[in-house]
Amino acid sequence: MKGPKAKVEQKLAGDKKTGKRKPATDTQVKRQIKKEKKAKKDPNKPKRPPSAFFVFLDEFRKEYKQANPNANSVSAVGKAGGEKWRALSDAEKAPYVAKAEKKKAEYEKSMATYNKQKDSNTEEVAEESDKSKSEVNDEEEDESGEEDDEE
DNA sequence: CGGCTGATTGTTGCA
DNA sequence: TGCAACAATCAGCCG
Repeated sequence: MKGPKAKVEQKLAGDKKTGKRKPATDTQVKRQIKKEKKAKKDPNKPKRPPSAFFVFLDEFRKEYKQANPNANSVSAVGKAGGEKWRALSDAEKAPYVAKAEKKKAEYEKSMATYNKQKDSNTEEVAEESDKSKSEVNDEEEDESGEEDDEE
C-alpha cells in the first residue's frame, strides 16, 4: 500500500529537517499524485474552507493588484500577503479568523453529510436527492455587516 | 497550443 | 498526537 503521498513523504523528510519551508517542488509532486489517485473522486467531497490567511489574502489580492498592477502574480501577492499577514495583529486578523471560523462551521456540516453519504454508500446506495442543500440560516448577522448582496 | 507550476500560511482529517 | 496534503489565485513558461 504505497500511498502516493509516500513519495512526497520522502521528499519532505529530506527538506523538512532543514526547518525551512518545504521545497517548492513539493507542489509538483503533490500535483502528480493527485492526478494519479484522483481516479476515485468522491461524490461531493467538501472542500476545505479558506483559512483566515486565505480570506485575508483574498482581499489583499485586490489591494495588491491595485497597488501593484504590474506585479499581480501568485507568488508576489502570496509573499506580500504573507508578510503583511504576519505584521497584522491578532485583532486585525480577528475579522478574518472570524470568517474562517464560519467557513469551518459550514465545512463541518458538509463533512457530516459527506460522512453520511459514505456510510450509506457502504451499505446501500443512498439516492442523493437535492435535499442535501439545506441552507440553515441560523445565527449569523454579527455586526460587521458582511455579505452585502445588493446590486 | 495547452496545461501546470509557483508561493503564502492556515486548517482540517485521518492513522 | 502528529504529519500530511490541500485550500485560491493568475500569470508566466515550458513541452
